[in-house]
Amino acid sequence: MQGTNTSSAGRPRSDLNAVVFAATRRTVDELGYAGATMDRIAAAAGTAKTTLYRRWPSKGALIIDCLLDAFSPMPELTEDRPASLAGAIRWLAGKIGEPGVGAAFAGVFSDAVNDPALRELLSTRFQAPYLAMLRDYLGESEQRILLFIDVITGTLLHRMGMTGRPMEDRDVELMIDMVLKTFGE
Amino acid sequence: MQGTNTSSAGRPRSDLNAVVFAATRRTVDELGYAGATMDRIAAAAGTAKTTLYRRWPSKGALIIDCLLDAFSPMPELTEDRPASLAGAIRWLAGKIGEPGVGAAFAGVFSDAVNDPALRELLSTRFQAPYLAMLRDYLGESEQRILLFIDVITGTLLHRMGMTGRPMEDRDVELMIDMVLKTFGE
DNA sequence: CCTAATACGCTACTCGAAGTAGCGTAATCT
DNA sequence: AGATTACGCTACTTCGAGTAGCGTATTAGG
Repeated sequence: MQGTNTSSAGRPRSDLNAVVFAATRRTVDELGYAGATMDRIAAAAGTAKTTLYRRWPSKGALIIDCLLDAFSPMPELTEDRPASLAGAIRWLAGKIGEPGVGAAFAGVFSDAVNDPALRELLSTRFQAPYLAMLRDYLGESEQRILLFIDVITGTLLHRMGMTGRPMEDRDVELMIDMVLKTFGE
Repeated sequence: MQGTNTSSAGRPRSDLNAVVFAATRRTVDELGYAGATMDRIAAAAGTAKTTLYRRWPSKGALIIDCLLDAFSPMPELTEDRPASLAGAIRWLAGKIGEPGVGAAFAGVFSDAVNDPALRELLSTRFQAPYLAMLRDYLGESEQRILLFIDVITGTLLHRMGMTGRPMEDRDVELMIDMVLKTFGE
């Protein structure tokens, strides 16, 4: 489901993952998550829908890989805990504000609510790495880390979903102030 | 679009809104938001799909009315501000935990991300009353109230969407502690 | 060079759910 | 009685996710 294949025989996969991800974000940005059909994404990437389904088992899986691509690499965490957390939150808010990223995130999240397989994928491939990183960094219980993630991500996505636009900087700063009172030290 | 009609002539609408709302929540609880099709909701309510569409212009509009029904009346707010806010948060978490309510909420919210008309409906009919109430009660800027709503609702929905289950009480209490540090006084 | 193996692009299909049209019938008011 | 509106029903349109199968292209290895 990823990049170049390891088996030796046969025609290798052409190197179009990056093109597809860019086309996905562009299409979502222009037409919204629902408007970004697999047909349209394929057309924007200059390939065929069947090729997409050869690489990703579902639209949700494609979007998740596209988001993983958009959200890497992870943000830096230094010894200054409050500054690092604030930086990570600004980083997440910024990513969600990038064209197509927030809408794709909210869309796949919506789909996941009703699709246990997709939820599993979202939880395992998307949330788990950040959970592990934060648990190691903060040295707090998994319960608290999970709540931290729920608060940050949930708030940003709720704003995105309610207004259709990313959260403004001054509101991000307000949220940071609030969260740091509990998780800052 | 609501209850008994005011015009005098013609056959009056039968009194089945409450039945439909209950059927909707039951169906969403049993089959999930995506599985709760208009056909199935109609069948569960003992009516016809066309009747649903005579009363609500879309599935999203039906769900929103169903949620308005489930979330009324509003919680009590007393002079004790921290206790009132904590109570309101527990009330919201409890409602979202009721069978079918959280899933319906998350589902319609998901749809709204990609549907400006539905987003408008959600914002106007659902959020606006609570925004007004909280602004009057807290006497704070609309910006801060909106963030408060984003944090509470977003966090609860994110947990619901990520795990498929409502947030546990101890996590709700943790969230209350966090939020009260900023909005408690 | 030839063959096996795999990927590609394409057309055409199935399936399911939202939403619509139209009909005959039921209930209410004047 | 007649006008008016709602109901239940069947049938339909539309659209998007996902699939099947074909001919072709590209690679590795004999």
